[in-house]
Amino acid sequence: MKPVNLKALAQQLNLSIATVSRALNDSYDISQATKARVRQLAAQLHYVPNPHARSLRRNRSNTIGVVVPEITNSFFSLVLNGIEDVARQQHYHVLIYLTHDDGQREAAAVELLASGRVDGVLLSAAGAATGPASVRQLVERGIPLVLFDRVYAGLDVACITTDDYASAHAATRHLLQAGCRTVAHCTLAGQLSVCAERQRGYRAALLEAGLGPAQAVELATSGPGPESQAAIEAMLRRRPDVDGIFAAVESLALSSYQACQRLGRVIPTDIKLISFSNSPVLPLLTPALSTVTQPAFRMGQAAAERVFRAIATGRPARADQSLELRSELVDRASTRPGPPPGRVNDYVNKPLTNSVNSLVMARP
Amino acid sequence: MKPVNLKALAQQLNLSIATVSRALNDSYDISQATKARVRQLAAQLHYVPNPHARSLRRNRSNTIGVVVPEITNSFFSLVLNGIEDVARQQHYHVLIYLTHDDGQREAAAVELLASGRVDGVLLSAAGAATGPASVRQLVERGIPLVLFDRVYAGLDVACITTDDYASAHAATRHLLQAGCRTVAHCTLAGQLSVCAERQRGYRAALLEAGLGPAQAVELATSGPGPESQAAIEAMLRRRPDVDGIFAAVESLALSSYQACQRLGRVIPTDIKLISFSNSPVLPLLTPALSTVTQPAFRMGQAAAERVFRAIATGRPARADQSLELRSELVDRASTRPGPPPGRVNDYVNKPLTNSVNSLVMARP
DNA sequence: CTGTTAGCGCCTTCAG
DNA sequence: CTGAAGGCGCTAACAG
Repeated sequence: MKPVNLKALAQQLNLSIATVSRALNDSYDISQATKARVRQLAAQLHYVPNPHARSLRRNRSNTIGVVVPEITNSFFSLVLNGIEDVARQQHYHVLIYLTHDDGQREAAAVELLASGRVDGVLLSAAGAATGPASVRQLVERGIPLVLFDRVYAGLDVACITTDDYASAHAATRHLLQAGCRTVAHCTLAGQLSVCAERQRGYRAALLEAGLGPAQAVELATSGPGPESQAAIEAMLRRRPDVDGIFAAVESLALSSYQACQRLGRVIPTDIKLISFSNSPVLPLLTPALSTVTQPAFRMGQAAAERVFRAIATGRPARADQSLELRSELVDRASTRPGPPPGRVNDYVNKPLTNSVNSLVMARP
Repeated sequence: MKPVNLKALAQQLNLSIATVSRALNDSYDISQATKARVRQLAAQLHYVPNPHARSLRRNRSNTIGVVVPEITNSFFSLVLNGIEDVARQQHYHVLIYLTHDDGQREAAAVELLASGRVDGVLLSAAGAATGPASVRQLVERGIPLVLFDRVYAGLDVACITTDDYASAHAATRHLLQAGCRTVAHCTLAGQLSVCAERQRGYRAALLEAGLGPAQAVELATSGPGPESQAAIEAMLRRRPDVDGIFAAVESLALSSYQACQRLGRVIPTDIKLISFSNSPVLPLLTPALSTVTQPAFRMGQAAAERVFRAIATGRPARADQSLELRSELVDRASTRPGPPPGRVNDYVNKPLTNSVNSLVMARP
């Protein structure tokens, strides 16, 4: 299998390599006739330029790197859809690295990306203490970087985030207005920016309702799985007065559901529940889950646009290019005030987006 | 920001470029002393070899390409986890391309990958008629290729699949044994290998129960979304005798749930439901969904292993390296025989994996 | 043990 | 309008 490169084409056409190259790159000073000849043969032989040679020569890889904590997660997979959408239109390739919320893996990925392998990087932080230092490498090498959702502070870098504080505030207030007296907050242990913001929003909403730190019930667990479910169960046993849960991430909504079921606590009568989530399935649970839903796809697009602008202009995507998008609070049966109706599932069929029950909360 | 390359290191160390290169590559014939000196400076300056130059020279990119239909899909995202797991251990990078079940996009991705950008390709077919021809390009260029789950026939290429026929057969029989008289099959329109196999399994199970083609109720819709829900509703209205649904893909299970709810058909009393699915959430629905669950993570690992073996040996991963893994049929409330109990949710808390109710079906 | 040389495939001056 | 020549950064022969 002999390779199809410029030399091969040139020989078959009795032209020089340079001419063939220019013809294919649609250079000014090549006759239409030879352009056509060259292109015809190139197409026929399925010529594709060697990407590494081209990258080496032009010092541009037409590739971006994406570093995300997880991929089995509706939020991040939607973000990736948005990124891929823009990248494809820009004729860019997408390298993907998963950190599983492990700072070591994140650092390793960043190290690999700091070598000129990619023209830009999109990253959602694993939340390690060493994160900022490691990520700074990219900035120092002049590789455009945009952070999304889970960001690191103290870097002059564009961040695509959502209004976590306001949304968490609204979600907590929503529970209180639905009649909850004691609202617990379940979040992830660690240094994630989004969790810190959501916790702030939770506390602020409590304060506004005249509930001080002593009234707050906060539980930080580690990731999804049975441990967090057990932790929530323990919390509910310890604090039988808890009648509302605000979960900071999707996986904790699931654990909360399961914990309530095991303890025989009925949602929304005994306990009301709301959570950040982008899953299309959680609104189908019984009762349907009220959610704060982030504009994940658009976040991916926005982040990608920032990085491509930086690549095009040759200037880094600085903090002044940051963008904060609005999340949507969708009210469903899991936070319904008052006693549960006869049929618990009648909220289900209203679609997520244009739901009559969907109310976008204004900033507090 | 001047680049840190071999030349820069060589100048600072008063060595030749070649020596530095060999020192860093741990070549035999370099003194320990200079190796140490070189490495120390390299580490200090954060030297990382230019990947494109290296790829060009060694004709190896340390990158694999993955082409998948979707990423917002628990099956494919788990497969990707498996692939990434192996790739990281092999110090390989992962390029990802989404086809959204569009043959054009698949062909475009394959074209891009056929240029030597990657050392191997993992692909799950979009199911286009032009698919096999387009994919054959890779084989002809000598780029190792492994197909997984949704495969193309007629290629001498390793395929990682599951026992779709047997699982579909078992799922259908499961419905019949639970008391269903008229089992409908909902599947995706198109040429997907897995759907064809699952349909075959469905028909075979019907036949064994003495039900001929006239008794089959088959509905092929296009992808997720409201259209398929409407189609299922229409089917249920047209055929009020349908008392069981076997959904070939996860999204159709959701649509079926919603259709039943809108029509007031109670699961599992009026209609029993089973579906292929890897979602951790569907078992939490009310009633909990019975599923055929594929070993997605292991499929990703197996596919990646095949491609790396091919890369290492320089020989293509031929059809004789194919592997068929077993799926698991997990019985839950949505296929419970007899009338529904007082509390509908008591199956929920048994985890998916080591569930008492989980029965792995033998081949028929 | 180290240096010199050549070339991977492509693009881009500079000549003609 | 086309050809010749050099070099992107790295590795692998071949010398010394």
